[in-house]
Amino acid sequence: MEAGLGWTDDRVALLRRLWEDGQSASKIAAQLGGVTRNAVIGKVHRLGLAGRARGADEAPAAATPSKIVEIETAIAVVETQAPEPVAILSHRPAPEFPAAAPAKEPVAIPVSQRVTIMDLRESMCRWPLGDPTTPEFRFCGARSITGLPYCTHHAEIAYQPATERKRDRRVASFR
DNA sequence: CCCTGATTCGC
DNA sequence: GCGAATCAGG
Repeated sequence: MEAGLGWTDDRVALLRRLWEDGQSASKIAAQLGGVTRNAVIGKVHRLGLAGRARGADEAPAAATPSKIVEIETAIAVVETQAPEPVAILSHRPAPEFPAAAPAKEPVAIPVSQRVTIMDLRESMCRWPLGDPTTPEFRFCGARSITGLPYCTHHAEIAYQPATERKRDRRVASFR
């Protein structure tokens, strides 16, 4: 069963919270996953939430999300998509990934640019790092492979061939 | 070039 | 209802 995409009550609720919290459509889309910013904007309008920052003067404020929303969002994201990249793809052909990739570069983990959910962009690796219930929660943030949500390093972990995965190795813990 | 939301309109 | 394409702008 595919993850129930589409505007489920859950997703609409999250969309509402984030939009009202001042988040941009693209960031909300990135957090929801499976939708583009256009989809988010379209939905926002249909819900009648558009033109939030209206007034005598616009409030281009970067709108720093409340700590609560930030954490709740991180949790929601992990619960709906991050926890089982392996399981999700387990029944798919799995993209053309050289299971036995050519000699890897000396680079191991791109921990150098960890980012918070607020700075996560479409082109950034969404591999979760740390405990989503804490403010220290971050995402890998490295350059993701075009068309995929993870960087080369994490994609290897996420899209392991079923044969090499066995039943253990879980998600190799979020490191 | 990066980004923002708004609108249109075929599906 | 949905969202890609497009527009208009920062």
